[in-house]
Amino acid sequence: MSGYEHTCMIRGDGGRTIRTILDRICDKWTLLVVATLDRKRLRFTDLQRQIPGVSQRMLTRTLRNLERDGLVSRTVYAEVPLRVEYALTGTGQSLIPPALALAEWAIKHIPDIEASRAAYEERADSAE
Amino acid sequence: MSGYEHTCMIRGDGGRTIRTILDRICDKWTLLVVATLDRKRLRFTDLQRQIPGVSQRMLTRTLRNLERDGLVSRTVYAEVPLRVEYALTGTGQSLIPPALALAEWAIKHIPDIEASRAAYEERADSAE
DNA sequence: CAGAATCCTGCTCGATACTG
DNA sequence: CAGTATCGAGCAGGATTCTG
Repeated sequence: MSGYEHTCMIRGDGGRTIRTILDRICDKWTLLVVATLDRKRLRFTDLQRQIPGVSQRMLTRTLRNLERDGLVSRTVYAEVPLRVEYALTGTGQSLIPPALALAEWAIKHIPDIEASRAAYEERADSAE
Repeated sequence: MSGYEHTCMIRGDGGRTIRTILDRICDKWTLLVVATLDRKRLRFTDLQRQIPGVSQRMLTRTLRNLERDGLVSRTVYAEVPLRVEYALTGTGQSLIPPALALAEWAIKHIPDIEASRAAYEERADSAE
C-alpha cells in the first residue's frame, strides 16, 4: 500500500461511512467474536469459553447483531441437548484482514502511546 | 496480503490489545479528526468547520485525548487573537493506512450489510 | 479565537434470575 | 445447552453558558 491517499474515503460523506462501520465493530466484543470464529465453527458455549470475560447476555447480543448484519451464520441442530453453531460468512471473513491491520498498528504503537500518556499524566499531576 | 493469518494478534491477550486500540479510535470523532488532519496543520476553528456536526466540547475532548496519546501535536502561537494549530505526529500519520483499510472494507461491504439487516428486520416484523 | 465548566439524557454493559 | 427478561450503574455525548 502506498499510503496517505484519499482520506476522503473516511471524511467523504461527513463521516457517515466510517461511522457506520465503527458502529458495527466498536463495541466491546464484536471484533473478538469475529477473530475467534476465524476459520472455525463454534457452539455458543465454546465461544464463551474462548472469550474470557464475556457474559451470556453480551455474547448473545453480539452474535445476534453479527447475524443480522450477515457477518455470522447461525445453524441450529434439532438434537437433545440443543446444538447451535456459529461461523463467519464470506463478508465476515473479509473483515479479518482490515482488523488485523488495526491490530498490527496497535501492537507496534501501543508502547509509544502508553509512554506519551504517562508523560502527559505526570505533567498534569505536577501542575497541580 | 495473504490474509487469514494469526488472528492471535487480536485474541492473544484476551483482547486487551485490540480493546486498547478500539478504546482510542472508536468514539464518534477521533478517526474523523485524524483523517481531517492528514497532511494538514489546522486551527481549532478550521477543524470544527471541516467536521460537520462536531461540537466545541467534543472537538476539544477528542483533540486532548489525541494529544495525550501522542497522535496529535498542539502548537500555541502567542498572538492576538490567539492561534492554536493542530497536526498529526508520526504516530498519528501511521494510523491513516489501517484506518483506510477499514474504510475500504466499509465501502465495499456496507451495501451487503444494509441488505442483510433489512431482510432480518422484515423477518422479525412478519414473525409478530 | 480557543477553550473550560456545568447540566442532562440515552444507551452500553454487567449481574442476576429464569426457561424451552 | 442456549438462550431470554429485568434491573441498575456508569459513561459517552450534546446543549448551553462563561472566560483569558
